[in-house]
Amino acid sequence: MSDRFAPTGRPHQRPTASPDRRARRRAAKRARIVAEAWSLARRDGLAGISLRDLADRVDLQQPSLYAYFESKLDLYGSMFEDGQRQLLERCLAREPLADARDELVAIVEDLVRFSSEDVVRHQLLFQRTIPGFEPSDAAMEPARRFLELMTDRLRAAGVEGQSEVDLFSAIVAGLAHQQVANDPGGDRWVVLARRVVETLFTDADRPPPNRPDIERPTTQGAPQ
Amino acid sequence: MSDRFAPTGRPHQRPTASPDRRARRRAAKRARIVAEAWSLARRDGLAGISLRDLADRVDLQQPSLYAYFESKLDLYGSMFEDGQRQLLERCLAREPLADARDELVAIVEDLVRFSSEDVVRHQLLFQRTIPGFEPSDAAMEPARRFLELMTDRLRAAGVEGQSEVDLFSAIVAGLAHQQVANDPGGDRWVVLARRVVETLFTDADRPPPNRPDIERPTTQGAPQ
DNA sequence: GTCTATATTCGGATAGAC
DNA sequence: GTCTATCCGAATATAGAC
Repeated sequence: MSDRFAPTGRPHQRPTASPDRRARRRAAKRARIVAEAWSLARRDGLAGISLRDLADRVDLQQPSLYAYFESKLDLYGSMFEDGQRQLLERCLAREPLADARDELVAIVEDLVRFSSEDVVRHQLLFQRTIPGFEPSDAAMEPARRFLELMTDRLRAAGVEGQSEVDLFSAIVAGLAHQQVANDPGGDRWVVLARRVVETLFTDADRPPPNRPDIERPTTQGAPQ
Repeated sequence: MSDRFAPTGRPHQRPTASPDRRARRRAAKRARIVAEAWSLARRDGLAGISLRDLADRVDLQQPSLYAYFESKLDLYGSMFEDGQRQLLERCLAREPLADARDELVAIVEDLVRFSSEDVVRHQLLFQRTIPGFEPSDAAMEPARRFLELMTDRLRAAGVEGQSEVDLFSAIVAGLAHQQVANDPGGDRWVVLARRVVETLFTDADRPPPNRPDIERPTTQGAPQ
């Protein structure tokens, strides 16, 4: 028997942590769990996350995760909200550009880059691959705010009407998807994204911007 | 004891099935298994296919499936090839249109419709959802042929160069993806697909086709 | 080729003490 | 909130008889 547990004079009773301090610790741990879940998802696939592995990474036993999440689907819900918030914050962090069209291009670039950085994040946010997973209303909140932001920028650039907005979303989603599939981490599709915005979704009367680094589409004998 | 097994005069020995007859029966069973696998995937999700359930549906015991497929990933491989072949055959079945642009539009419509008809098929063919699954070279063969066909049609319509072809693929994929997500089975995005082809990927000198049912894009105050 | 029986592993989730 | 212990079910895959 060692004396490691011998009485020391200091009583057992820790100074009771204030309720909000406890809440902050809890929130921090939740955040850490979600972050490790992303990391695991990148390794094993989104559906391949194991709660045992996850618990290991955050120094918990597997059942203890249930103190933070009601179920595995609930964990996906938190990851979804986290991912949507990352996207929203990235767009808000940038200094908005004065010119409406430039700003629209910038936001599309943000989105395409965002998607290409992390394939599984893209999958959870924009593809429905987890059977039974449906984001809760709360988890959808940052997604709604992003959509709102996008709609505003489109309107400012002269794109209005549901049909136009839908078409725009579809094309941007396609670019993001291709970027993810073909050139993750690359810049190639970002350039194409800009071209699409400039050709298809801006006022035809407006003179084309003078950007020598971007080819104008010709549809005839395009180089390379 | 019934007399169901009483000797009948006809000897046990069945006329030995010819080797190719046996091969045909085997191929037919494989096809049936794949078909039921699609059906199960639609119900439970692509990753949710259970070999037990699948075996039930084709009147086999679960281990017997291993007489037809080496593993579950191998089954996904067969499904992938099957799906790609369906797409290819649909495009080849149609009478090709004389006008190159019309033909290009038609093939895009084929693809978007194809994707929207079956979400999980779209997922297996065009999204990478199953961890560890990579289509074999053999399974990729119909996919290669489809790409070839598409490249031909694009060239005929005056779209050339890797950059143009990539952009086209991205946009079509985006349309397909949106159709799947927002309006499965509907025709809405097929219409938009046509519009994209006509705006972005055809010779600007060519007069626009006279199709009163399709709005020309205005980017200003589009209705609805 | 099909079966029965079983190996093996792993999954998510719960009970209850502390 | 965290632990230990455990439940229960399901999964893919293999062995070996017929």
